Amino acid sequence: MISSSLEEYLKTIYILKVQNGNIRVTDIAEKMNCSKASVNKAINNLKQNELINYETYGTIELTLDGENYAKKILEAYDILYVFLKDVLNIEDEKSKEEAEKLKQNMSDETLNTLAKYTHKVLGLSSLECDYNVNNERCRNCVRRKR
Amino acid sequence: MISSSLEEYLKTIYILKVQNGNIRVTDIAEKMNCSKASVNKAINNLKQNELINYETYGTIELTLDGENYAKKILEAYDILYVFLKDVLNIEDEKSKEEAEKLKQNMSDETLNTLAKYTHKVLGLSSLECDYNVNNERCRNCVRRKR
DNA sequence: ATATAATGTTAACCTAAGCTAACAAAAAGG
DNA sequence: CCTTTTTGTTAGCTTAGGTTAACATTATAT
Repeated sequence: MISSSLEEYLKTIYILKVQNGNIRVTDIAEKMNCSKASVNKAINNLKQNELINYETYGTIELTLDGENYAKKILEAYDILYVFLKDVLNIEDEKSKEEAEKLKQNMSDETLNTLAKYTHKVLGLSSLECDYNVNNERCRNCVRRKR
Repeated sequence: MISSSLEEYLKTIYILKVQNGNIRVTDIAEKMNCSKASVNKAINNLKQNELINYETYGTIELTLDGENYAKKILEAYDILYVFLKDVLNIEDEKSKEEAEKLKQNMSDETLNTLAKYTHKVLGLSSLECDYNVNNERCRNCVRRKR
């Protein structure tokens, strides 16, 4: 388990990597609105946690663990975003913002329950979906109505 | 606005005061599982924010602002607790635990929306309840089904 | 009434997270 | 190929939150 601050860095690294292929300290700093020094600290910390590979002045690569961790963080975000937007009908931008903050303090179990609930409410049969945060089943399903 | 850590102290002070009448540093430390030194720091900070009245070795009293602030924190907690327990059907203890953590990062607007949604789902006519976090209307209503 | 116990405060320290400013390394352009 | 610019790193500082240990004060009990 890493701090929610480090989770933010990890998530950003994953997203930038998917979007841009490779990725620099400066990119992360810009995206996260923080100093390069802070990013440097964070990536060294993530390295210690074996979530990324990094050598001084080298390239930033996610380890397998790091990638899985990042995916899980994004999964949590998705579940909350869809719930806020499509169940509570909260405005899109607000939903994004709020999902971001909320996912930090929510347990896997509750997220799971929320995901299932969201499915049911959005009209999907609960029988055909037994969504679980920790495996890949039904990842797209929760996004269907977006 | 105070930090979520300070909010926890304030909430605990309010609850202990309602429960026990008067209240000591030791009580707070016990309830929050932290050192008396930390409590001391926190109450001095709350004092600076004019949320409590306190003199060294004296009694701890909430100001009007402090009481209102504490009530608002509890309101948020209530909304989340009821949603988790009665809408998502999450187990009682877990709901409490989770509501505790979640309320820290949720905006007033979203809480409001969630409260209204909860009312509707629990079978209350949305017409007879336009619950709003920042005023007293319908405080009991959200608790009716507990 | 005073010794002892309980309670409250303070000082000194720790960690995480951020920052700026100075420096080092790498990349780009003439 | 060497200067300049961009990028990355490090050192030193700040703040918030917590800790322990030592000390001060207040309360209790004989």
